[in-house]
Amino acid sequence: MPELPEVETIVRKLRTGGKNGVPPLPGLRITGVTLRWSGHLAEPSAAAFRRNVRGRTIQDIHRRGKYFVLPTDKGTLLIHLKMSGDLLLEAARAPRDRFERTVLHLDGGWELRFNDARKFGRIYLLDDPERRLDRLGPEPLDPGFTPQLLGERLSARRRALKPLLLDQAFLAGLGNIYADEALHRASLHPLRRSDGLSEPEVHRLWRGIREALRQGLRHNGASLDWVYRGGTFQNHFRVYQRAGEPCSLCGTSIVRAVIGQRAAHYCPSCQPERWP
DNA sequence: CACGAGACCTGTTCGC
DNA sequence: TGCGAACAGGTCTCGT
Repeated sequence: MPELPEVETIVRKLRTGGKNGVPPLPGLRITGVTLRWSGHLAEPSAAAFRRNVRGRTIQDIHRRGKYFVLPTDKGTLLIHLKMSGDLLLEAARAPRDRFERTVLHLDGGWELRFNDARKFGRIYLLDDPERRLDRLGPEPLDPGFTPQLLGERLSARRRALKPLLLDQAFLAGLGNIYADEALHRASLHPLRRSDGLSEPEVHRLWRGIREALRQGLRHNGASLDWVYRGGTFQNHFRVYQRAGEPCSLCGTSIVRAVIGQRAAHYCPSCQPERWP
């Protein structure tokens, strides 16, 4: 489910607090933890995590790539939702989700709940979170992410655009939805080689990436199926999961293909594999 | 370095 | 209605 815009939407909500008196997450102290699926804990082990997380006060929450970053007064929590995770701050007495796996109990009767149907999500409690976050590529919405930087990184590689955009070490935050949507906005075929783009094409890709992400953010992310709720970007998809439907720009049927073992959606007319 | 296959998991939806 | 197959927002590791 969650790519950059979905994670960022959740971060903003947790940082400011919500309706019904839900407080901001920063400032709350962790009083205990419930682990219904210990596989959630990547590092350290469940026993050490249990021991070390109790009594920590969450000082902040922000995002790096698709990771939630929660510095505490001793150690930093990293949370990755992977495919089917969701993170909610709720009253302890609120009914719990069927797929609630991990709960951080907080002062004041609040709980940070990690729901995760597929159990792919992971939690880290690290003294040095950079050790992991350093592996990520640049943040596409940061001012430092310029068309020039993108161009340099593209030409340093020799891969198809689609799998490269999904590589978090190349660029942090895009997933299958936003990669497809970015390529359509850039009018670039997903199989175009990264080192074969003209300067205008690099610029289009840069703009396409940022437009897709910004639009996603504006709509609080995308909500598909039963997994994540709250976002409406799914109503603005131009290609993702729209195979057979007409392209909003030219009317040609959107195509679905498998590229790098993932579904890819594109308009064969607006995104030609090569120019004549 | 690039790429594909398989693994990790469970749930929903589709096709017969 | 039932049942198996296909498919799903993401990484990670291993072999070629």
